[in-house]
Amino acid sequence: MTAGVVSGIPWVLHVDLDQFIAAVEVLRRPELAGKPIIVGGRGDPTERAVVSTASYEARAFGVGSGMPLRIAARKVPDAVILPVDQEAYLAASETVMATLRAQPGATVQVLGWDEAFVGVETEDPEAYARQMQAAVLARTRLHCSVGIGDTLVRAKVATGFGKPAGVFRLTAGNWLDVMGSRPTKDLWGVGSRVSARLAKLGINTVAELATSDPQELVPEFGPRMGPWYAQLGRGDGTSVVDDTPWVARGHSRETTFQQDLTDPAQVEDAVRDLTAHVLEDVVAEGRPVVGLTLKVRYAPFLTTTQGKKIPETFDRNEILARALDLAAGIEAGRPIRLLGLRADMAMPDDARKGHTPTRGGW
DNA sequence: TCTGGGGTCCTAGGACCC
DNA sequence: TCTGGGGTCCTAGGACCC
Repeated sequence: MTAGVVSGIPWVLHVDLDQFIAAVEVLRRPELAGKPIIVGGRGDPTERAVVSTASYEARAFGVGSGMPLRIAARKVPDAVILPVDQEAYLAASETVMATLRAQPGATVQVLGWDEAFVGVETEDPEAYARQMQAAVLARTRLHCSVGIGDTLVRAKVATGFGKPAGVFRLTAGNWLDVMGSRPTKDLWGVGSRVSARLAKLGINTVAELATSDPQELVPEFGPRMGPWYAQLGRGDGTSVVDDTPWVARGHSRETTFQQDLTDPAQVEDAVRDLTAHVLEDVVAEGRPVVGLTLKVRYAPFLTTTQGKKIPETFDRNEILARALDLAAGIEAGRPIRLLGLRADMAMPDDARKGHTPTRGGW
């Protein structure tokens, strides 16, 4: 190598903002710093809603994302409970992502409001990570943690060991030392259902999954997912950070009713409402609708879906008529807790097509 | 204790065609 | 009369993620 030319090694960095939503709320209300904060729904703990994010102070009481707001409020009697303000979080997120894109040599793949992969060639990924953290903090006053890896999966998992505000490196060299004895559920992409099915096969730890024969997982999980889980256990997979712009496959809206619906006329109104909202998002994309799916949650918690492909159309009346058709399949007289409508859109020819199982965003 | 709202992708099974 | 094999499309349902 020529002296003075730093070509560096390719690394994957995973950036994750710490308690992002709660932190954004503290920025505009500094007096909340250090208090247990719970953000969810309309900020009313008597309503049906769940927790979007809890501050570390609230998490100490056992509150976490996805928990019913009512329960969370009971666990932390003097919590500050705030409504979700998506626009504020989106604005903060865009500033964070712009800051990451401005880092030298960075390729940025956004995963959500508060997460991104950053691909970069460097001799010193820790120094690069610290510099990114400083840049994000200076620009937004938000703290983040950074995972460093030689694959996307290892970088993503590494971040958990860096929280809060730290940096952690996970590579093929230390993956099994760090992760081997942990339950498979700690892997990104393995939830409670899959970990239970793995346990049935005698696979409980990451090390056991890593050394399993991929073909033996095929009967249980299918030809793609089986081998993919084995690969996940090893932390292997792609190292390519892909900054291709996001193209949504569809848009959906859901409403949970504070009182269950029992009257067909209410259902029809709700479907008209959902259709109007979904169409706003679709029209903004400028791509025709090619399918509709109606989701119904009957009280207390049975969810069903029915979908239908439709000829490409932008026509509002056509789409509404088809949504109402789907709603005609709803069981009469059964109380309804939630209705959701999803519109699939025509994909542009050049859109990125997933070629590996990913599920959920990247 | 009682479960949001926005997404993505995989799998199984039936229908249909050659 | 009894009966193939392969492929594609579609729908419902499942699982996971932020």
